Amino acid sequence: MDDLEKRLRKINKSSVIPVYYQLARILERSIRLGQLKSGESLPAENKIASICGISRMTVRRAISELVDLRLVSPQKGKGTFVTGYELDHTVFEFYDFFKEMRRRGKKPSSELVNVKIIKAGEKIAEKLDIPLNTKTLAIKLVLKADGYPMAYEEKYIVYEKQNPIIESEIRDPSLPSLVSSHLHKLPVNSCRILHVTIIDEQVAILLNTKPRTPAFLVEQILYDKDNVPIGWGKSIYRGDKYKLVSYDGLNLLSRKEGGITDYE
Amino acid sequence: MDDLEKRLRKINKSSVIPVYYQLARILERSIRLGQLKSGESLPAENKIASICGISRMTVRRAISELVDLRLVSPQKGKGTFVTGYELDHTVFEFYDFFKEMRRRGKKPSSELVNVKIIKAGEKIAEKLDIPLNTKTLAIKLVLKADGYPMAYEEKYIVYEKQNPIIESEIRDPSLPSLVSSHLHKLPVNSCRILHVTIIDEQVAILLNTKPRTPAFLVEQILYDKDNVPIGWGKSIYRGDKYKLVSYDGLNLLSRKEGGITDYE
DNA sequence: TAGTGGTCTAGACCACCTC
DNA sequence: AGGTGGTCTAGACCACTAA
Repeated sequence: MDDLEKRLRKINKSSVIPVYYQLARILERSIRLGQLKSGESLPAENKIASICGISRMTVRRAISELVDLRLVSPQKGKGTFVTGYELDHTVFEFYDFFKEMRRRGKKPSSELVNVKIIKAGEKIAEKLDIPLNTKTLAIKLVLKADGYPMAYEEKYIVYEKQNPIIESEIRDPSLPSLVSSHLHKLPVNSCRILHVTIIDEQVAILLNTKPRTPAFLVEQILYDKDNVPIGWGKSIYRGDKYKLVSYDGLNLLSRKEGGITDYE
Repeated sequence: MDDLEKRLRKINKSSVIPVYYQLARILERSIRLGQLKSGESLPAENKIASICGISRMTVRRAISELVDLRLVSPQKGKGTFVTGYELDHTVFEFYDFFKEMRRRGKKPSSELVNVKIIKAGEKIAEKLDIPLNTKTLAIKLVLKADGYPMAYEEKYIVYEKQNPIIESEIRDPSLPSLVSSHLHKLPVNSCRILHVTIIDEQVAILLNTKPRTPAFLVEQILYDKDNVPIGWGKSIYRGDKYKLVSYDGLNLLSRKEGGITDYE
C-alpha cells in the first residue's frame, strides 16, 4: 500500500514515455507480482491523481489499460478492484490461411479440387437455412504453403446464376470475400467453430498425409446484416503442421499473442 | 461521406446512451456495412467533433473502441484509416476447466489418478529446464463435469520437500494456483499451446471413451518473474465434448466471444 | 505552414454506493 | 453527506505528415 505510493511518486512527467503508460505499468507490476492482491482495491482515481500530481483523466486512461488486460474491474460508487489471478484465461488468435502464411513469411497458394453447382443436401440446407435441393455453389480446395499441402477446404454458398464465377475469386480462401463477390451481399457477422477431427482417406490423399491422423476443423458460417446465413465453409488443418500459441503475463515482449505456428 | 455526416448529426447529446457510444456505433455500422471502405479515412477528429458539436476527447474515446475492434487504425499526422475486412480474424477464448464448467452451469470435480514424486525424464527436464533426474512432483487427474469424465490432465512441478502436499490443492486443476501454493513462487508468465491429438488406450479408459478418437491437447508452461519455467502441464479434452466458438461482427448480442461449449 | 493524431489538464456534473 | 467511478468539456502543447 505504502509501497505502492512510493512507486507512484516515481512517475516522471517530463519523460518521453507517456505518463499513462508509466502508471499502467506500475499498477500492472504491483498486481502481477502479488503486491496488490485479488479482491483488493486500487487507490481511488482522485487519490492516484493527487499522489502522482497528474490529472484524473490520465489516471483513467492508465486504468482502462488494466481493464483491457482483465487485471482490474471498476465498480461504480465503490472502487476499482483487482480481479482473480488471470493466467488461466487464454486467448487464441486465428487468422485465415492466406494471412497466416504471409505472416509467417511463407508463400500461400491454393489448388482447386473441384467446383460444382450442386443441389443442397440435408447438411448444407440446414447450415445455410435453405430448402433442400436449392442450387448451391460448392468449392473444394487444397491450401498450400510454399507448395506444400497444409489444409483442405470446402465452401458452400447459394448460387446466383446471374453472377459469373471467376476463378481467381474461387481460389481465394477467404469465405467473406468469396461470398461478397459472388452474392453482392455483405457478410456482416461471422461464427467460427473450432473442432478436432480425424483425416479421412480422401482428404489424406489430397493432403499427402496418412489417414486417421488428427486435425483441426474450423467451421465458419457467414451472415448478412439481417442474420440470414449466406455462406458456410469447413477447413481441415493438418494437426502435425499446426498449433495455436498464446502468451500471457508480465513481460511486454511476450504479451503479443501468437497464432497458428509450425509444429515441429 | 455526406451520408455519414447526416448520421453524425443525429447524435443525441441528452440521451441516456453515452455520446461516445452512439458515435462508435455509427462509425462501426458505416464500416461494417461497407459505406466506409477499407483504406478510406475517417473524417478528422476535430471535424467529427465540430459536426457533432462535442468535444474532441469524446470523439477519441469512440474511435478508440473501433481501434480495439481492429476496424480502424490511426496514423499520426495523416488520419485514421479503415482497415481491411476483418471477418477473417478470429479470437478463441479458453478458460480453465473449473471456470469453464461453472460458466456453463455444470458442476466441475476432479478425480486423482495418482500423485508421485518422480525423477525428471528427458521430456520433463527439457520442459522445466532442469537437470535430468531432478525430483519432480507429478500429478495426474481426471476432470469431470456433473460426474461425467471430460478431460485428463498431467502436471509437473519441481518438488520442494519442505512444502507438504495438500490434497485439496492438488485436485484444483489450475496449474497457476498449484504452483504458487507448492512453490511459493508466483507464476507471472504463461504460455499455452493448443494441439490436436489422438486419445491413447490408457487415457481412453480413464475418460470412458474409445481409443484413437481425436482430442484437444492444451499444453501450459508457467514462468516466474525471471522467466524461469516453474510448471508444466498438459490437458486432454475429449474432442466429442468440446469445441471452441467465436462470434464476430456487427450485432451486439453476438459480439460476445464464446469459449469451449458442448458439442452435440 | 496547415492539418493530423497523441498526450494531458483542470475543471464539471452525474449516478451510484456506503454511512 | 461524502466518496467513488462514468461521462464530458474546452482548451493546450507536441510530433508527425504533406503540400
